[in-house]
Amino acid sequence: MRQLNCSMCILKSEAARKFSDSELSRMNQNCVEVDFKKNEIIFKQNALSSNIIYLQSGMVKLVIEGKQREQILRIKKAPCYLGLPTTMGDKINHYSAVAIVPTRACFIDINIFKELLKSNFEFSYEIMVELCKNELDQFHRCVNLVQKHIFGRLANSLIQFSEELFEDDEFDLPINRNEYADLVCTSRETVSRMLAELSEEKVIEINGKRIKILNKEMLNKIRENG
Amino acid sequence: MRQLNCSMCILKSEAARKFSDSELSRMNQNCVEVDFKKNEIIFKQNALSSNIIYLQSGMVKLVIEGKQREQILRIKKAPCYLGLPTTMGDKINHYSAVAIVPTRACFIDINIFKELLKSNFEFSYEIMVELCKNELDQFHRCVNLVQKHIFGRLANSLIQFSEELFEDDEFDLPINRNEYADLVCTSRETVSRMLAELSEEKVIEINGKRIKILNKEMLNKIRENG
DNA sequence: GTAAAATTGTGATATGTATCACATTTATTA
DNA sequence: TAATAAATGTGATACATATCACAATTTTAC
Repeated sequence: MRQLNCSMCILKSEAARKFSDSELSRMNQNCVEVDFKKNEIIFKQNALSSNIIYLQSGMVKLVIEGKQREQILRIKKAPCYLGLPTTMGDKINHYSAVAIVPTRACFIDINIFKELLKSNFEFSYEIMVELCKNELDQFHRCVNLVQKHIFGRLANSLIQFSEELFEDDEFDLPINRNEYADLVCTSRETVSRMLAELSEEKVIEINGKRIKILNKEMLNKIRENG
Repeated sequence: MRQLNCSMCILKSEAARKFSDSELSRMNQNCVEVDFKKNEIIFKQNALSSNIIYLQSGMVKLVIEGKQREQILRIKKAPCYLGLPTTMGDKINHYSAVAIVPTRACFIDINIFKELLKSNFEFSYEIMVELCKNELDQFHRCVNLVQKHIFGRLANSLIQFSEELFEDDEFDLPINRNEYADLVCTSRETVSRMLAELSEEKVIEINGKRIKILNKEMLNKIRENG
């Protein structure tokens, strides 16, 4: 456990810029920083949840164990908070968080976090707004999963990887085909087939985990109509 | 617009019990009460959102327009808040709220609501916890919709109507078969067929919109394994 | 109370996607 | 570098559920 300097780190977090020096030093003393390798678990479903996690760098999948299969609720990339709903909403985690690339995270005790919320309304209001946005997001994600056929869901996820997560037309998928199936709620085989078909149609180019988007308009159409 | 007395009403809201007299009177002066008939719209998707709504009595469906069909995100019954995520998370409503039984609601201006959050940490923390719980709930709802076959989803919704909304083994469905299809994300015809089958199996008894649960263990099994 | 409209039920058919089986490729470990 | 394990691709088949078509019933409106 190294000596932390939250004032350096906090700059990345919109909400936490509003802290006073004393709040920052309180945080410095109650924060631990941990590095995770790919596939390491940051927190686990059904375990006691007593920390809010601030992702400094990396990327994480939030996974929930369904009766039949795992489901990836969403993929989040740093900087962001993890575990707000699962830590504030219950004593037990309702889902797991797993690193899908090398990831650095800070653990903040929920009681300290609550103190910070209490002492700084700007901060707590921003957290509230973030919670609200997440819920809206989640509504749309659910409609997308339920109402679209797999082509549409796949196109949607490809666009999200490209625009939201990697901000590039070309990227390495941080998950395998099985996990991809858990993300778009289908089977591994179907993911393979559909990706192959998109590749045949020259919409994307595939090389193992490397993906390049060739025809974005087409992909958008598929997302809308799929 | 009648003279309001929030102190009477507020007793139903866990979070708002913590208000001081001055906070309450501020609320009295900035609150309007409206009655809605069945099928009347309380707020509409894509309209500007500038109010938090407190449901005094009644029942409401939250609906989002998908590309292909409408989807009922959830059914909420009084007492509860409506529009927290859609009003705090964006300027525009991401979904509509429609009364499915006669309903009475208070409209609170978002700026007044924000003042109350600021002046009373207990209140704002409880709102935060509620937002978190909603999000967890929404995760489970989504997994349920995506991973279960229609029998399981139907069984699940029947149990929710019975246990969470009406707290009775026998109740009148406040929605028609089409809306029921939007709720469990299937077609009207399939809802008809499946309900008929559950009735044949003596799991439920149907009489138009009146439903009686005859075999709850069976229904629970179908929910788990479906 | 009758006509019109809306809601609901039910058979036949079509189809998207899961599942199974197995081959092939890629990654991991000794 | 060989041996083993993990990940991926692809055909054949099965099946849950959507869709279409139309009849029957219930509700609404005049």
